Amino acid sequence: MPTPPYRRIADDLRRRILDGDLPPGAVVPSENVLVEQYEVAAETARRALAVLAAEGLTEARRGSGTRVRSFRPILRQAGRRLSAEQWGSGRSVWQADLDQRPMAVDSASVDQRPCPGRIAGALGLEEGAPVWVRDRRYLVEGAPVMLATSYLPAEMVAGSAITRLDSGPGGTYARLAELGWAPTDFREQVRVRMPLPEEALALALGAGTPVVLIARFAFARDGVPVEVNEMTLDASRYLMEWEFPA
Amino acid sequence: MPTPPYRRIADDLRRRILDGDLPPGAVVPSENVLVEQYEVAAETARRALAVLAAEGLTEARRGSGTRVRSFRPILRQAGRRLSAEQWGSGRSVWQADLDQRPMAVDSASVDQRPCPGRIAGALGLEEGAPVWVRDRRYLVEGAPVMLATSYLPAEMVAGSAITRLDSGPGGTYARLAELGWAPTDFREQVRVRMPLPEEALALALGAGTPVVLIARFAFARDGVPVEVNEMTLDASRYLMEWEFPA
DNA sequence: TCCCGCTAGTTCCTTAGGGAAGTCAACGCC
DNA sequence: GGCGTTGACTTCCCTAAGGAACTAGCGGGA
Repeated sequence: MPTPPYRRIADDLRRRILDGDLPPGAVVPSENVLVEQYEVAAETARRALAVLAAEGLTEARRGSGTRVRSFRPILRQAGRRLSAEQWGSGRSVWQADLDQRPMAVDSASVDQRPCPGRIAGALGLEEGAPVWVRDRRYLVEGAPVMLATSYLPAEMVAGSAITRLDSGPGGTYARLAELGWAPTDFREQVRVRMPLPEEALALALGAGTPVVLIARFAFARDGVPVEVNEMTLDASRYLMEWEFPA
Repeated sequence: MPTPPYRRIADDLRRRILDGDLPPGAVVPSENVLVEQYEVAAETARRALAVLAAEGLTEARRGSGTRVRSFRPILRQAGRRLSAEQWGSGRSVWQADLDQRPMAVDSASVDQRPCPGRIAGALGLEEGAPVWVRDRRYLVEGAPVMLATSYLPAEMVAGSAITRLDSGPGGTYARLAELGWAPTDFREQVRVRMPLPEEALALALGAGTPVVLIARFAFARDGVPVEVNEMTLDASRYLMEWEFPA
């Protein structure tokens, strides 16, 4: 059972990419070139390139060519506890581009809606109970990198700035604190999968790019849930970090 | 610019899967059936099915057929702080199969090797300094779900059970504690991408299945790094959870 | 100098046809 | 009844050919 030609071609190209022979940004040999070099049909060469695209290694632009993708992650730090000097924040196996690139909000909306079922349980509400829903899309350098939707019980936040587009200085959590519901603990649940078409569209994802789904639960004193935040991240743009005691 | 046929077919099937019309385990219409129903060439029907496979929604077995994949995640809890009764452990937007399925170790090895560059910095060692390397593969119900490689400074652990296959009751961290290097804090850095062929092989991954890379740093008192653990998880089998204070 | 149109090169998509390799169940034989 | 074989069905792979959609650069004209 010899490995089929399209796979051998893909293996060759992958090795050249991982070895640095084809560095990020470099143009990968075109379909026509591969047809000549390997003496295969056009479909076969095309399949080989499709494999690399599906692995997230390359990015094809019609009419232009196929290029090696680059990886410049954004560092997302949650539960930051350890001081940088002592615990060596620079200690990483992946050299993240730690340059703090500013994050902008692109499209935002704030609505009061009936609570979806999967959220209701987490917030301790009945399904359909009124919740305020804050919807946003975050950009870095003009490109979308994250979608976020947070849900807050309407009874808890009615009348506050949380129900307005601009939630004011310090954001939602500062307003919750003023209302006597300062978050004290967080739980984040994380799933990873390939994106649905709508998600791929909203985040402008290339082929072979997974998404990270983070469901963040914020709790106030006595374990009262005050917010659920569902985030969808472009996996190719994030390096995530959590810190916690033994 | 009308959407091409193969994409329309894929959209139809995807909708049927997400609507529950085609539940997990159900057989997806075969290539031949799609050729008849949609009146397209075989390659086109094949492409449509390839889209769903690349999205991780289906799994094809040659000679048998294509079936809808199911998602039965393993819950991985890190930094567990909140008590279950008070903080509602059941509160999740994804109903994880919380049944604790036992985890087995499949192939393991323990070696002393020179420290790779990317690890050396994190452990505060020179590149090439001797480290003990513990390599393992974890199975759940006979299927591989995670690879793990941990690195410990040889000077620190020489002579202890950490250098043997069976590290004894309580594992590596218990031995570290006995040596006076009890871990007190952890940092986990997480990346997500599509697997390399070797990773796909070692974890028996289907198409459209990303991997989660976790680099875990363990620190003892005064911020002394004692271990780096690089893990590779089958993303389709894990629901990860982190807890931390505000 | 600037802008427009052309052109060569690129990826993307489809049809038609052939064959290899694996699975599964029904059938016939012992 | 049990067992092996056969055949229908399935996914997988390749070739050949053609056309659509898009891009970047070049050259000519105002």
